[in-house]
Amino acid sequence: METQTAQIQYQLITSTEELEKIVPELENEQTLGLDTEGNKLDPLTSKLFLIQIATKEKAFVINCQKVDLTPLKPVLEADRPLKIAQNAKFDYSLLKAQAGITLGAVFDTMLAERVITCGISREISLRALADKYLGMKLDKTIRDSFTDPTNAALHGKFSKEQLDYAARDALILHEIFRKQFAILQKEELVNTAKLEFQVVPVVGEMELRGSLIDQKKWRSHIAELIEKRNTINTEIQKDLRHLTDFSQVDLFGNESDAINLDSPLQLLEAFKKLGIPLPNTSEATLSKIDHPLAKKLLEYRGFEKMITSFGESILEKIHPLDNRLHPDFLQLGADTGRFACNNPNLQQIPAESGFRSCFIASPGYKLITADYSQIELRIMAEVSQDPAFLEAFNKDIDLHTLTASQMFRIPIEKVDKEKRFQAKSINFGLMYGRGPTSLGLQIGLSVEDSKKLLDVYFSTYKKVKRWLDDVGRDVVRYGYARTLDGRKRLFTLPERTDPDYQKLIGSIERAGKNMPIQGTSADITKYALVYIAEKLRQNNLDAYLIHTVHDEIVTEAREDIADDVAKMVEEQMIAAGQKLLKSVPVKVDVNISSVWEK
DNA sequence: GGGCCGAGCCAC
DNA sequence: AAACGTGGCTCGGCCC
Repeated sequence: METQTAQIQYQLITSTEELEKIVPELENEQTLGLDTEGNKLDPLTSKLFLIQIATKEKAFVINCQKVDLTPLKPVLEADRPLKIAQNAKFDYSLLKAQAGITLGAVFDTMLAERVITCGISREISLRALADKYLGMKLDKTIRDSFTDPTNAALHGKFSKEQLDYAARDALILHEIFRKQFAILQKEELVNTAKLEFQVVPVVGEMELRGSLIDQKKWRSHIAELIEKRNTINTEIQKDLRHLTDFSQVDLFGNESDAINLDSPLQLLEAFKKLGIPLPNTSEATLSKIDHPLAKKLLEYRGFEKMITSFGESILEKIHPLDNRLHPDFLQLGADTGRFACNNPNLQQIPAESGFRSCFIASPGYKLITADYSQIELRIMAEVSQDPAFLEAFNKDIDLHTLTASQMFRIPIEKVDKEKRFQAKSINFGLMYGRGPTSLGLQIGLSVEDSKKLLDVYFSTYKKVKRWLDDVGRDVVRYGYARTLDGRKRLFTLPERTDPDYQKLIGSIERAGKNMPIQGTSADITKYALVYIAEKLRQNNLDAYLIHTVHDEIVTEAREDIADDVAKMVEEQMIAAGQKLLKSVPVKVDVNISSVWEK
């Protein structure tokens, strides 16, 4: 450990001439370790301090404030050599925003580790990888010195510790890559890793472009909701006043709320005083009891959620530089392979109620919102090869109506809303491993009747049942499940002696059955993002991917080419779907508008 | 005052 | 009350 710094071989590059001299050497390599240092996490405003490039033998630390980076551009942008980086999205964005370099061909050690250990570990920091693969204990404390505003690095001056640290992070990547790649091959995960690496620049671009939001419209929508929430709050407080011995009055003589409606504890207390003891204040509990307070409370909560989660807090994230939102897309956020998103999470913006229409196209542009039609059920048809499912999609018959008709043995024309709803509930519930209890609850049947209905369903769709049973059995036997593209999710199987054994197994079976469905959908969306980005680049189109929500992709395109881009997006999404789905057609719904809407 | 966790609820 | 999969955000409440 103490000899760590002594072993670091690197050359500091402080002039363009020096840089020009080393470029041919870099171009001859198969792989390069790559890292960058800046003073902020935000690529739009961070300074680019250093680019560290390592061959297997030595590192070059380039002082970006003293060097013209032009000679370096080709080697970083080319398909070869392969650039190994930890969290390559960060380097991609920083290089793009601050140096105009479009990083090409990456192997991301962080994503590789996510792919390898998906489901059983989230230890993907460089520190963790160095420990795991090299038995090396990294000291990352020096990193903080780069973000220190008094740092001399702002003037192009770096301490030996800073340079050692920077060089080391690039040097160790080769050995981590070598070991990870061997695992990826052995586990047949090269395919998945490659897809993830191709998604990196797409996500980088998506974040850099960001989304435009109509602040005035957003605020007026929130104001309406606040008004409604306050009205209900006042009502509830009035209803409950008799429960408290005194009303609380603050220094200014204002009455404060007698109870905090956001506190489950206080609510339980209030219900108790009303003679209604409750186990909890969940939506399920409150919706069952017939009391005006419960009703009003649920209404209050709806507004409260909208206001706190989607109100001013989202506007606070607007970037001052371009007035746009630049969320953090986590391309491997979920263990199924799905994206997650934060700061802010644009994947949970309420679908209705006037929120989404506040997301607008830039002046002179249009938003193209494209989403896969029933992609998860199509995947279910593909993996199960159930003839009835396949037929529905191949003949373009409404699946839920067909299901109802077959289950209840009535002609398609005789299927009413209720029966279609019941069939739809089962179709969707299957993918989540839903049981008769919760199913019955949703469609208004007793547990027994709901059980019977499931029996009828499975006797009609025998291959669906067989597929679900097979996956459930295999995930518990082997400890993993895969998507159609080979993506793997591992499960930690409980000990037989575990008191919760059955419960845990049940949960793993459900998650295991869901993985091939949800995960294949994620694979497809990722291929689509890659395909679309490639077309945009090839044709140098004035159009940009800005958002994705699991089975949906939003593109911002200049008005005069929006129709063509929309057509291309649809084609590429379908192509991505048909890459994995061979027995069912893939359908995509596309909408062109000045706002985000389906 | 920050970290952590559960409850509750938004998305697909 | 309850066996419906994947996430993130906000809050209250508890801890140090």
